[in-house]
Amino acid sequence: MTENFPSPLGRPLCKRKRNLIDATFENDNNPKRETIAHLANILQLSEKRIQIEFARLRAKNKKDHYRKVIKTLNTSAPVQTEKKTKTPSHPRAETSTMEKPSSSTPTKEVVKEPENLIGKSRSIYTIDDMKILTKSFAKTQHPSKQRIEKLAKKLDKTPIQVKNWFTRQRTKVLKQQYPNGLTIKREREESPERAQNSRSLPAGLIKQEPEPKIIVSHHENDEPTVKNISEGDEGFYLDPEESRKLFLEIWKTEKKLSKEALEYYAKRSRKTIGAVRAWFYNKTNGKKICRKSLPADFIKKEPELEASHHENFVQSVKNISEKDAGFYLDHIESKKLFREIWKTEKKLPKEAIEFLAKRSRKTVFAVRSFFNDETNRDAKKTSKQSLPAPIKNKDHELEEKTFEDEIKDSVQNESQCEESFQNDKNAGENIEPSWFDILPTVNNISEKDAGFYLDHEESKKLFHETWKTERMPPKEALEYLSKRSSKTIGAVRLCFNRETKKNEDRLRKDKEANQIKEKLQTENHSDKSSQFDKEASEKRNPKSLSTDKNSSADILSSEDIVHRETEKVQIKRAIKIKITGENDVLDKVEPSKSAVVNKEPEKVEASKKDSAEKNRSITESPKKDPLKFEYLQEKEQKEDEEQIPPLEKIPADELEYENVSSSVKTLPVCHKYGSPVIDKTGRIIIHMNSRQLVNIYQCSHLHTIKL
DNA sequence: TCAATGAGGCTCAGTTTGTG
DNA sequence: CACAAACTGAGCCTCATTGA
Repeated sequence: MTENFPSPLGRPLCKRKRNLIDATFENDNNPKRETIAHLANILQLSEKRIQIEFARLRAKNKKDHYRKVIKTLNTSAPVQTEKKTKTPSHPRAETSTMEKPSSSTPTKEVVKEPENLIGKSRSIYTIDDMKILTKSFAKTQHPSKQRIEKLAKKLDKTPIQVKNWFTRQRTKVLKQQYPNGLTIKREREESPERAQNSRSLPAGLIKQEPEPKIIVSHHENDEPTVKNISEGDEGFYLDPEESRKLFLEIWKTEKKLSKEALEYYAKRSRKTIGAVRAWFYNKTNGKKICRKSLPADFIKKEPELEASHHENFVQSVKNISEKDAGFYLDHIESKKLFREIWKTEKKLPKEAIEFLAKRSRKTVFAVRSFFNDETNRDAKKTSKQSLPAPIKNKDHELEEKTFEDEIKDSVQNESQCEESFQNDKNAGENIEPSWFDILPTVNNISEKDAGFYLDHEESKKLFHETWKTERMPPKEALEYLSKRSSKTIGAVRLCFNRETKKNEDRLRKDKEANQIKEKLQTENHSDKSSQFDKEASEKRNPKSLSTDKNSSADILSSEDIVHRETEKVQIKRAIKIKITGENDVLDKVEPSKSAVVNKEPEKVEASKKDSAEKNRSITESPKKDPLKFEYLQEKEQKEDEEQIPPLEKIPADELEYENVSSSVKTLPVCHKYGSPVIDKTGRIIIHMNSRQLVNIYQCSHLHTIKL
């Protein structure tokens, strides 16, 4: 039958050709090119075909070898021998061998394989087997891999055999249903379960949206519990199948993940971030069909599509026939048209999508994904959620939920609500009431609410508001804030610490400024007061020489400080810079004077000159005013406390420069004008020539130096 | 973000061989 | 001879990855 024409790939060779090839293979299983060419010439086959035949035979040999190995290992298996030619693992390949004259291939003693080995000849299905298979077939015509394996194990057959049985069974059923030869493709369209279970669809088929009621969720038993899984836990790393399931669950609620979430899931699934992103992208937008796989009948859609008269279908599209000029649109035109349609119809019926796919020469998936995208984008615009959580945040507009899923979700939601309520209740019992009192705006927001997750700015505001009443919230509160802001607890704590430090700085500066002002008032009621006012205000805002005393200046300056502080590596404690004259005996330095860092040089000089006078007036004044006396006493006490103890010189290179702001490192004073010294209280003191004070003064940020 | 690509897997159609 | 079983190539799809 096949002897009269050259065999195409996939078709068996005739006996004569097969015999010749087999005989050649017996002598040399990997012949040279010349031999192949010679054979091709004799047999009137292509060289490629000959090569393939040899490759097949080699593979078969290998397979036989493995069988023998298995056989020797499987000593318990019943070994039956029979006089027969090679066992046909591939019937076509064995055609000639089976029937060829004994002269070309010597007959061999072939061992009959144990039942469960591959390549056995013709397995028989018992009635019991058939019962099991039929029952399974009734459940699903397209069993999953797991189910096939399970059945194979149960029936003591190979998974391939079971798979083949299902294939045949499907064919049989279809033939019974459509004796007149209706194409199988039509039938498969009506098999939603296949759409669920199978990874592929035949050519020319349009994938249907899953029917809500039929789908059997295979996620029933594997609830993703990402929430509490840490990297150290067992189960943190998932295999591909688990990862896919998890992704699918997440995708149901979140079509696009944040960077952090992507990183997290990439880690869990041991995949790259790009792979996870691509997975979500493809899942959302519908997989683009490879060019390779562009179905042949994709273009030649049935003309009946034109007859689609869905009432929602946009009028302008409806009456355009395929034969009209302008029926087929280019990319831009298609996009425009899609957008126009989308304005009136967010989700198109199947017919409309098909029609648009035709007009735009795109796939149905592409059109559908365009509409989904557009809708998602629109939803995002209106949504307040600025930083959505990847896992827990529910999107209530899910369209493809099955009835079962919906029930499951609702049950889950209820239990989650219950749980969170309980948690809140417990938290409320354990946490100081002051903390909950300070969250009047936050308190009632649940994780499920839109707006639960805050972006950076919103978080900052919330932190600030919270900080006003609570300098360092309890752990639970920190956790809550970290959740809302999608930051780490450490980050939240740092924010609060910073805020506190910032405040301390501000208070200290205010205090110092007030002291100066007070001094001025007590000592001189003369014209000098205005000068001190100026000084005080300058101290509060050294950068600005303006006399603006309002709070906005304060805020501005503190903002700057905070900004600069971010440059610093590790802030340990604040220090004061004392400026003394070159060769001054440090012990004699007047603390109140030296504490003023950014005093203008002239003023420093002036204050030095007037120091004696000032001291005199201070000691005199208490007698006149008891309140003032008390204040001055306190002040003196404080100053005594602040007396600089004997200094210990530390070479500049031994200073922990890593802990000092970069601006300090580059300061000339540190290196050029003498080594900085640290007193026992940790203050850094820099000796310098008063002339250099001008230079220092220009470095107005000095007062923010911290270790 | 998106197009392109390759690997791998599944189904179907078509074929031969084995069996009763 | 009819049917069952085994097998292959083609077509198609999913997935992961890369690079613009």
